[in-house]
Amino acid sequence: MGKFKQAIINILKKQVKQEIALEIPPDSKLGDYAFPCFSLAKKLKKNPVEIAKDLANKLKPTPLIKEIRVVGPYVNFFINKEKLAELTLKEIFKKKDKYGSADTGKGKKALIEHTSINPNASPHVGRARNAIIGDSLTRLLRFEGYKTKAHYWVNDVGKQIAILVYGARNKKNIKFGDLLKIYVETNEKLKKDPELVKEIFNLLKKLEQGDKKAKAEFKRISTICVKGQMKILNELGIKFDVLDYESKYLWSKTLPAILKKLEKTGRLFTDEAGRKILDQKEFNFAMKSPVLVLTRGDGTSLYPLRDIAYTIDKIKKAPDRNLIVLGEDQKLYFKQIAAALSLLGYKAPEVVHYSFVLLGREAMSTRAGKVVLLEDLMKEIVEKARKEIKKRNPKISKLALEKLSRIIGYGAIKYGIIKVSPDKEVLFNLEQALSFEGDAAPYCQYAHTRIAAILRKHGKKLNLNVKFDLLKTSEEHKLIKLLSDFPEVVASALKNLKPNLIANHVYELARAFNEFYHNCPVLTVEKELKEARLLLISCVKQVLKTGLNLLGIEAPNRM
RNA sequence: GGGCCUGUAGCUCAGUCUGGAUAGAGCAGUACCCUCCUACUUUAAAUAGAAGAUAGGUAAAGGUCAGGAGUUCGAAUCUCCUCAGGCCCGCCA
Repeated sequence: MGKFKQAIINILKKQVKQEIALEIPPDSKLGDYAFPCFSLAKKLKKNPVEIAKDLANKLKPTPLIKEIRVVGPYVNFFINKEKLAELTLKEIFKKKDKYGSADTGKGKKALIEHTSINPNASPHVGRARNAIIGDSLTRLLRFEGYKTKAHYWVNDVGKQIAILVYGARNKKNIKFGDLLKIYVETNEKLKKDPELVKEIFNLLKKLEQGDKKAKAEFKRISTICVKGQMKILNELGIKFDVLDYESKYLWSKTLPAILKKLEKTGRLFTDEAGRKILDQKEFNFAMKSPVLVLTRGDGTSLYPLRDIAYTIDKIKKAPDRNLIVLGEDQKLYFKQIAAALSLLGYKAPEVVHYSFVLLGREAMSTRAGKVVLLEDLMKEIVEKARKEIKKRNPKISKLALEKLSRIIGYGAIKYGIIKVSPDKEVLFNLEQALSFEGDAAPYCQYAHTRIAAILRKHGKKLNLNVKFDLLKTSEEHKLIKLLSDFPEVVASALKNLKPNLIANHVYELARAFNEFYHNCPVLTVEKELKEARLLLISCVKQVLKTGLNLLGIEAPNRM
């Protein structure tokens, strides 16, 4: 599509001496591109309708531009659809699952940190938002050619895990599934008993001092946690390359080095209790007191300092592209870290913030035990998919049924979460999360299987040299246009860190295909048209698959 | 009190960055319909027959784009104010 746009800009440039901004008309019947004449009208002090008429008279069609038409104050362009079809379909056929990638990350390294759930319990569906967005961005980076590592930061230090360590004492054979209950219960006790709070902090202190027994206790619990969390995420198809442990930074030599460097900037001061504090007045943060406290009075590190050290390590590992996915609660905090990093001469990672998933009127809270666990939702949705498949296909083998119900169920979860723009808070609704209709993953997967079925039935190799001018229904044009737009969508999704753009586009494509499916039979028409349509739908299949895969969703051939 | 985000159909959302032609989808409800999918039947075989849907399609219906003001030839989109919800505002992580 880019070629055609450029061709239009080129011929317009000869007549109009200003920046040319083309638009897409609201209805394709009006044209493929439009040039509005309002800004010219102001300049020339003439009626825009007149200007459009004059302008159109001076423009001549070219091999890529078929027709130029005036519609009110717009000059509308119709591109050569046959040419578009040929160029697009041939390119998809040639590039296969690489179609859509501009390979902008070739030879570059990228690193993304996401999910990084506190190791205190089984993740709730709110956390899944982080994982699903992060995983999709990882896939996008890789698709664009970046050598990408997905990192997971294990917060195995701190009050949260200390609470769990305390609560799990004297209990043997603790399983991942027990932790949530232990965590919630211990938290309740904590509220009533101030002595207990002291004990928790004692425990933490011991760990930070390197006490062997404390270390072992923390290790035991965090291992159970991380393993349990990884199992769930892996089951969803979300995998990490590197786990980084916060505890490693407790005694890291880079911490004093960072403090020294900050001292040189003159912004670091020590308060009356001996705490090292970074003054951030210059950054105009909306805080009562714009500071970042980096150490305790006894010199031990606080989280922000360890986070800075960790982030610097990440930047060093992948200087080309660094991403992180964080909850909206971390917006201000992350700005503070970014400011500290800039003082140290580093550029902060590109960040995606997402809003919380609400349960009724409240945000989900592990602490209060008010959660819908991700693994429960997963089980439920797979069960529902299983029933649906059985209803349609009672003879399916057990193995195939299990695999397919996961592909469909997990696809539905991922799509449902990713299609919503990250800065929107979501009210969790089980019924809706379990829906397989309309704007949902199964709809897109279904379109893919329909094409697979037609191609299977056809059974023969596809012919690439078809008569592209036979593809002339509006359904076919719509499909071709959507296919040709795909690379731009991918580029925009990665540039703006918005994988939901891909979800929208895949859905549009599936919808356009279903319209086509009802109006344009493939196998029953005469040979030449059949060949052209077969080529078209195989390209649609490819792009549906690529798009779904970028969201971490599989595209089955049967369902 | 201050800052950031959100408010679009009964419900869930896209569109807002980069202002343009009648504001798009889905769900639920209404009225229809298809079959290259699925299982079944006939058959030498089928692109045959009859059947099925909360993963298909069409149509109608559903909107003060939270409210107000401003900028502009033109505002859901930009600016300001108000209202409502979410999140955040040193010594937790």
